[in-house]
Amino acid sequence: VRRVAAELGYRPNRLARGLKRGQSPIFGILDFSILHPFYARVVREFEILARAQGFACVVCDNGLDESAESASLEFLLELPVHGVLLVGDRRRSAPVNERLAEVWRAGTPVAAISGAVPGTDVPRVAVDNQLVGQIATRHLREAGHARIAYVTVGLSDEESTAGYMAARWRAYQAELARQGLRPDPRLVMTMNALSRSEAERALDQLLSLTEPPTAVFASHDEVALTLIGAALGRGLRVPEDLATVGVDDLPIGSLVWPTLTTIAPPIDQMVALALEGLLHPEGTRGERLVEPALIVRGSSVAPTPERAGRRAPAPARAAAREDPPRRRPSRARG
Amino acid sequence: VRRVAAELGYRPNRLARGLKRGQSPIFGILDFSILHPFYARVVREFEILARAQGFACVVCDNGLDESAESASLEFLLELPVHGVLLVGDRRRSAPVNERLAEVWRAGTPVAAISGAVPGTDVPRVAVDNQLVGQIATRHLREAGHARIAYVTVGLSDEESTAGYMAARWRAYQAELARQGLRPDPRLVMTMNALSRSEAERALDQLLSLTEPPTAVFASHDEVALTLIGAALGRGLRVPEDLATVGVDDLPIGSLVWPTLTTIAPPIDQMVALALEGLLHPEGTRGERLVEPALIVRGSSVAPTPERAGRRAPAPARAAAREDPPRRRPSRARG
DNA sequence: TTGTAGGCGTTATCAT
DNA sequence: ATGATAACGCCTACAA
Repeated sequence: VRRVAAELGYRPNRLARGLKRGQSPIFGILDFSILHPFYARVVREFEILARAQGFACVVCDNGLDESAESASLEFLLELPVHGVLLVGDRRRSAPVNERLAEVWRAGTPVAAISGAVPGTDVPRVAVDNQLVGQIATRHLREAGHARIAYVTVGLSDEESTAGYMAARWRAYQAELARQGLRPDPRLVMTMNALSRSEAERALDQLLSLTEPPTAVFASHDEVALTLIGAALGRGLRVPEDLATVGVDDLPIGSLVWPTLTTIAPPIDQMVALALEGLLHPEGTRGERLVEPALIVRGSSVAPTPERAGRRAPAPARAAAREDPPRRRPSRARG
Repeated sequence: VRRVAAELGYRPNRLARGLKRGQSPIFGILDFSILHPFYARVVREFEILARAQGFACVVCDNGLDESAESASLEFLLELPVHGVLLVGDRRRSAPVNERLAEVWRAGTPVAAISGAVPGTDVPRVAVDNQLVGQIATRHLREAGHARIAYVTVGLSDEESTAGYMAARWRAYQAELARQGLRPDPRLVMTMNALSRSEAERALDQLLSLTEPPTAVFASHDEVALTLIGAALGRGLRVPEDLATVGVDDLPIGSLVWPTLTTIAPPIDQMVALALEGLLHPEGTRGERLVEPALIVRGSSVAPTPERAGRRAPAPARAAAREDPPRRRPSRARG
């Protein structure tokens, strides 16, 4: 009997099984932007881990469209899903947050990566932004910089210094203070969008100061890359005229020129903790912080004299890390 | 009665409905790399479109792991899914292809974006690579270049010129011939991986020719960006010493310096056609080609003199590269 | 060990 | 019109 079943290619229907068990075999992922390589990696790693546990993942990504996000959430709940993973640190609209709090209190597992659901103890995992700010600032300080700017994107100045990245910003300030430097508010800039023109605006404003910065700590690799693009376009040298540090360790950062010094979040840990939060909400409430790692490349440290001019700037020897070549990207359409 | 149901927040269960209707409300997406921004965009756009039709999408992305891919496919089929979308142009392993052909013949809708299932008439949509090669080559030729290299990544030379990107490569050659130039095999390079060192190897080999190329057509934006990174590291100017054109229109291409000239595939059309193929397999068998668009930015055409140094390079002017060379960016500092 | 009954949430069908 | 019932594919539970 079983042999015939196997020969006929019989497969149990997970959806029906879930129906019987009163439990959906699906996780919903509410994401702000799968287009962002960092979150794409989070989604991919999480999906692989969840699949190993027998869960399929339905990804809903509507970018910044808040009304669409609300519809996405209802769509997921109607499927239904066993739990919802929140990915991303942008603020969600109040109705969505309220709905999330509601379903969480009603017993649906919810977990957040780089985010939270206000008013709840939803399990959430985030990189230790205090550490991010400290590592970046200390690295630039140790490279000899005294005037270190901080540039972020997307939120108003007020939000940036009070909101989700407050810890990163405060650590930047605290580390400066610890080094005996007085934080200068004029060195803190916010780009309104990720674009060349916004980068040029921020850069020009920084350079117009009587004491312009010699280094910049960018809140994300993309901000760093965009600033570097603007700086090179303005005739500046990087890192000689403007040392730059980003955050995220995007793959492209090791390919462009100069290669990008960055701070890498441990994505493996983050998705594992989030999955645990979804599977065992009871034991994993509240926030868990994970520690990032500094990756020194060419955008923050100039090549040593003997190597200069011969090839691309080499990373600082102390913490040099040769990234393994990425495997073939399997690209190009048909 | 209905009012009470609404007040209690009743939602129909799509999975149970599917069970009854004998049809799953889920599409499976088999993807090579959601980490690649181009495919991430494909996945996102497709998901939004499918959701509007009431279908959820389960994404399975195991990168290059072929055995995992086979497991992913079985996982999707067991869910079960209503259909499977294939995303990406890398060759799939024979067992996976055979399984796909089998389920397709058994009636499960299958569609492919930038790929195919050998031995079947599965609906597939791809960018017209013949046009891609022609547009890129013609653009560089019209910018005054006679020695145009072609650089791709990941496959052996033989595969690259015989396999999935044959059309692109042939069009490059054909366009050169049409312009009265003789294609030079030494100008065709393949990087074994997307890395700085591989880019330097390719670049050095090209530059060591007695007549080195003055322009390069890169098979993908990432190849182009990596080559530009290597070229700038070698002290070359882009586009003056090496004009560069990529393919994909990745967002980062408009942010780095120099901004990247690229050829943009119409993703909206591609996902719409793929969804149609999944919903109505009968009427949409076989291949459909879509047309890409050239986006001229700074990496292929130098800024005109009057604008030079002021802002990002302006688009096309035939004589642009005959203009007197600009100062090296690394020396211009204000 | 093998068989059978019931029910998960939905919808189609049939009876009222 | 409204209401009852069966069945989708699976699993659990109890009976043989």
